[in-house]
Amino acid sequence: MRLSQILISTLREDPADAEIPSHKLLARAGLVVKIAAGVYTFAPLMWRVVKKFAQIVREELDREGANEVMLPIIHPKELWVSSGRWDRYVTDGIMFTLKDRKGSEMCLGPTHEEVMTAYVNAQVNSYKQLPVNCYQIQDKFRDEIRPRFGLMRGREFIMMDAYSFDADPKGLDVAYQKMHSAYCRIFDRCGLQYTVVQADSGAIGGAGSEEFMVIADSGEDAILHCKESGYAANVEKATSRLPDAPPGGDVRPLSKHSTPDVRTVAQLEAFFPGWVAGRMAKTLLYKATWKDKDEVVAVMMRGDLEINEVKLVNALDCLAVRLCTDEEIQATTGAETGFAGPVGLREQVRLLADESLRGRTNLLTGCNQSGYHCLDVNLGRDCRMPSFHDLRLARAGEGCPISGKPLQLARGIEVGHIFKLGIKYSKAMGATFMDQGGKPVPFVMGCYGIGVSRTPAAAVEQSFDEKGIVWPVAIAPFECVVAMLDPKRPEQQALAEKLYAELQAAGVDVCLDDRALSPGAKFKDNELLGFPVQVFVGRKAAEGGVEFLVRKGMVKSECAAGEVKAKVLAALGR
RNA sequence: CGGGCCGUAGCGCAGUCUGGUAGCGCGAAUGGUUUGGGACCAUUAGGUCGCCGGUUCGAAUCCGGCCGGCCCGACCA
Repeated sequence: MRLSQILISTLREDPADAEIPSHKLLARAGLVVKIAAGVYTFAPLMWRVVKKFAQIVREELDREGANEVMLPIIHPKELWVSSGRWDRYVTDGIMFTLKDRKGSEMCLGPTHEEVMTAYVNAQVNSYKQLPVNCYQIQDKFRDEIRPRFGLMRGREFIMMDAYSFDADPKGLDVAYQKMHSAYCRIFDRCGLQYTVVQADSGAIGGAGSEEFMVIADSGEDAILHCKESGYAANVEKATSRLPDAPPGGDVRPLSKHSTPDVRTVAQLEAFFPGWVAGRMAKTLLYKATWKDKDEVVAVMMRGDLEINEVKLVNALDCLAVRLCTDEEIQATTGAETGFAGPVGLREQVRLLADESLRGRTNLLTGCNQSGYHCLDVNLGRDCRMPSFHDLRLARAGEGCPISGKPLQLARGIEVGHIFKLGIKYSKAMGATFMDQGGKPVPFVMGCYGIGVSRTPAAAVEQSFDEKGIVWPVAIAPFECVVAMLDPKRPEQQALAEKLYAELQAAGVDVCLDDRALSPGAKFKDNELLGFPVQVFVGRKAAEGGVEFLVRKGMVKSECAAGEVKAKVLAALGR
């Protein structure tokens, strides 16, 4: 390919609306162009990147026996009603919906469990046809609350989504493991530095769930990990060894104390010398939302620890939680914010507590009376016994659950997610096959996603310098560029053409920069665009000399034209 | 949806406080000179200052409403 024939428009300045490096660089290189918030055009060179990545995904999935299909973008409402997700997605506003000329409601697919399940259900009738794994690479549409960071969180984006169908959970385990290895090969081939972390399976449900995270400062997810044991988990899911707290000692009688204007754990520590946070139990009130109701619940946590709201949602099996407002707290407890507690809490209010409080004696808590706290509270004696759950937010520095070594915090970009769905969708949608006994049984499903437009952005986030993008070889728009610095000089043109042809013949994905730009502009442009290997044919062309640049690390050298092929192949690792 | 900020030429911005002929840099076009780090000179094109309404002799500028965008938060198969 000749760059003179490709639409390339680089910018000298960063676009005003870009924040993180990958967004700035992709926009400045003219690789992506925004058309609306979270909606982008992919320029020719960027489309080559996406296609290369998609091809890697295909090759590795096909190797595991998955089938590529193409599903519709437009889905009928009925399909989503059948899985029970229409109302939720519409209420959350995440789904783009539309009506056809007859007034029938449709949506633009935000994900494809329904369509794929319906498809496979129609085709597969017998256990003899299982297992099946189908995937597609296609645009997805989500009306994100806040699109941001360019391709990282768009409203239209490209995703690979795969769905496995098995006869039983054992089959699912096999399918899941195959996808796990395929994913590792995919991200390895792209040269990405990534971590596989345990993840919350969230609203989609199911047993196991792991996320593939590209480590980057701009990542939207927080990860806790331990080098020693290899433990790694999304903070939403992570656990740690419970930090020590002083024992409460033998059970003592309850006492109530005036604590005017003392509302927080820190203030209580100052007010009651000797009562450290670890001996307190704070009580937070949450408004929890279920499909059919809202309810205020009280959640107790040891004073020195924090609540993980994702775990709380899971414990309550609700759709969402949020902290109560001051008014709601007043209405529920009869006291101002800062004095809620288990003692004297109305019977109707459900009471949960973190495992860290199990068996603890002589706690300091609120008692639902403004200006008062209680000392030596004992759960079950002075108040109801709460139901205990793991509700604690694991924090960096706390002990790894496996090795006990301090957990490290990192930020990650989620580029892949694999789930064991089980029979959640197949059961809801009545998607079944005949088992050996001739009885209809729901498919045991897994679902697997890779952010196909997000991953290249994540690659840039992990690989750039002050000059621009440094593409990994596997997904670079071209592996190599041969640039003639002055196309008007016949000897430069001839030599560049010769090298270009030679590299093409050697199987290198090479382009020829024959654009009518000044040498300086050409250097800058190619550095910004980030081709891994760059060959410049300039003033030494007459003597058969060229310059050679390995973009990663900006390693420059000169060599004779005859050595170019060998040097390029070596730089590309062949 | 809450908090903060921004919409002026293709891009980046000044001008808005204090109302009075719409500017700068980059980019684009034409001609010429150039060709090793985003070249130089000359000429040119390009804007109903986001939209609607109000105040005023007069509005990019003041007031009100709406739309769009960015950041923080909540949210996120």
